[in-house]
Amino acid sequence: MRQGGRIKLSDVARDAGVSPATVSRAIAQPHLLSEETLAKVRASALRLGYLPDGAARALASGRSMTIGAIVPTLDSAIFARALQAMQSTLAQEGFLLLVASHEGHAAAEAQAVRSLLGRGVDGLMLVGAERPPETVAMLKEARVPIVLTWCGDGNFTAVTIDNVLAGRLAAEHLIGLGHRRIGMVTGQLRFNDRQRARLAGARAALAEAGLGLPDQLHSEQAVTLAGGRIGCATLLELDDPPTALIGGIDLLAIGCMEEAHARGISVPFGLSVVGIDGLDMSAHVSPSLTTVHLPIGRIGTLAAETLMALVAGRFAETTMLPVELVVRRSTARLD
Amino acid sequence: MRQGGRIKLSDVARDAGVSPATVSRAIAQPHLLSEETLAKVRASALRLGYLPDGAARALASGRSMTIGAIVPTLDSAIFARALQAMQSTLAQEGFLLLVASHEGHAAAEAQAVRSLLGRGVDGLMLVGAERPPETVAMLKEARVPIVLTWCGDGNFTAVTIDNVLAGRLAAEHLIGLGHRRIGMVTGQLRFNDRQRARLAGARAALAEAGLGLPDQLHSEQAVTLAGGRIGCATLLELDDPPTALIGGIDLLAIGCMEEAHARGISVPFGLSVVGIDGLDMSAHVSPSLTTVHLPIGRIGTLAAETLMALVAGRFAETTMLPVELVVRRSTARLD
DNA sequence: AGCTTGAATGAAAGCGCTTTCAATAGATGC
DNA sequence: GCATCTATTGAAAGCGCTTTCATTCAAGCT
Repeated sequence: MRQGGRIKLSDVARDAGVSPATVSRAIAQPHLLSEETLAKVRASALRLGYLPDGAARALASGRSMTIGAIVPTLDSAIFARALQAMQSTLAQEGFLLLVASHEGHAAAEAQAVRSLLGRGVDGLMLVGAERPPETVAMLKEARVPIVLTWCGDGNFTAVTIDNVLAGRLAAEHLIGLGHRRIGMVTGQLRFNDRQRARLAGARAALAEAGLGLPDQLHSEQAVTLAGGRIGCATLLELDDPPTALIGGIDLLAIGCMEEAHARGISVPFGLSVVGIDGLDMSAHVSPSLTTVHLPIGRIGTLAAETLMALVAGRFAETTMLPVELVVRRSTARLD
Repeated sequence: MRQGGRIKLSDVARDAGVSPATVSRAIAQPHLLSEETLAKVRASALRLGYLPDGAARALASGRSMTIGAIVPTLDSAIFARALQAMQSTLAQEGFLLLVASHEGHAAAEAQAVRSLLGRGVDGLMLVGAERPPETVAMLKEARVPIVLTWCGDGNFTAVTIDNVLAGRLAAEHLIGLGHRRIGMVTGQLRFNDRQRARLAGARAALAEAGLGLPDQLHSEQAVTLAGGRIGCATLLELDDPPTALIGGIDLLAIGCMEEAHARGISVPFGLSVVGIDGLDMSAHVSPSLTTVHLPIGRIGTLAAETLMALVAGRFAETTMLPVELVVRRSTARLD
């Protein structure tokens, strides 16, 4: 029950003295019209303040010019940046972003997928490749392109980074500095393949160096500063505490530094800390955080571009973006 | 041109042996059906994997179950948090969030308004009350509820905070600590009534104390850490530098502290710094930042609730949320 | 001149759903 | 016992747009 009064396509058509079909073409395929007609239609549309009805266009054309994105949370510097990059890339082509978050719950993600698919998004971006088979099935049956980000798998096109390598780089940096007891604080491992991969990468590097990362040197925490503090405290209170810590994300690493600080332990001289992410903030904390920099904005931009290419029927393949260790002041050679 | 194969309402109807109208009711107004029919329809829908077409529903019913939000950028702890709160509140009632950002450009905002309204959002959230008259006109003509956030005006329902008071509280705190030369670093004032209001609040408080905030003690910068550093540097290099600084947002205040640190000036003993926002981060920087805490998550939640109430035809009025000074370690009495 | 071709436009059939409006059938009231 | 309700269901008319398919007309060829 649209309220009366809204100008519709047929009003413009009448005003311009052409058929509705012509007005429709003026909007979507202007090259099909003569300049004269086009000008006439545009003038009418402008004068009447015509705004096409998206629902009707979507229904008639099967395209909604809308891309869906489902992330764990918007309230995170990382996902916020990726979404901002996506949004602005999409906007250039007239697409809009429909967002949903699942806050770490697989069921909420499934619900979001259903919702977004039902809303007729033209493409869908998700984070990570791990999800229940029912959700995967739903995505596979979807008649729209799906793009995974951060982690991919064989099932869908993806824009990924090498999380295993990220973990490895962090660990190798510390090993190279002479550390022998290295701990790691990660976020929840469940329903988070990014964190698992980073842990696995660190483990592998440590194992190759003959060191290993026993379970007691790994602490799984909420991905907040407070989580980092708790994780750090847990590991520092071991009988034989680590001399260096890896944070599964920068936020955790920063929490670790804070806890060390609170305990009067110097970073980097009493404890080396390295993060993974490369948040802006990390360059600005004190001491500045050594971290494995991930091209977060690029993930968003590329995800958007990939999705738009796929929507347009063009080809697009899975991409893996490079990660890079950025050495700053939070790590030092073990004396 | 929907690809073939997707199950539609009429398929379910046929399968369940009822009319399409009945299936439609089973989805939207189940109380109108007998339990028996309802069960039959639900079983068919489930078995066939029926997913209603959002565009068609929107077109037929005039409701899209979608709320639009236009923020300056998603890539900001503040707006990200507000949007996350909105999103999760909306999701509880089955609404989805369509987001757009304007990155400080009024024209981009107008474009976003047009886009979102065209997409048939059921309601629209915007930040601040300042915008070109054409945009305001477009919003007033819109047949959907509009809710402003952070700052409001008489034209639309709003969920606001007292930005003037926030500026005032920051200034009064510093005045109370004996500071006499107080500077302020704000973000761009143009197309940002929040920053202007905070500056005005600080100015008023300073004026009342007989101090004033001359233009040279105000620096307008990009809202980034780097902006904060530059602003701080600018003010500290004055012949008669301030002994205390107010950051228009926490990020700027943190940038100020960093710059002071880099110059070997102690915060708070060589320079007091107070922010406005109450970011999580601010409690965790060193020294922890004294700031005027704003209930950002609450803004998002309330904006969502207000919008949903209005969409449902219920009454909702403009709200002003309280702000509160949180004293931490970045401010000290002037010796 | 007669025919083909291409460009520009219009007519009309939906896209998949919601929602009056009617119809039917028991149930209720006097 | 008959009119009046009330609860269920169905029929059918769109919602506002896109998109074949046809049509028209003028230009280009032989």
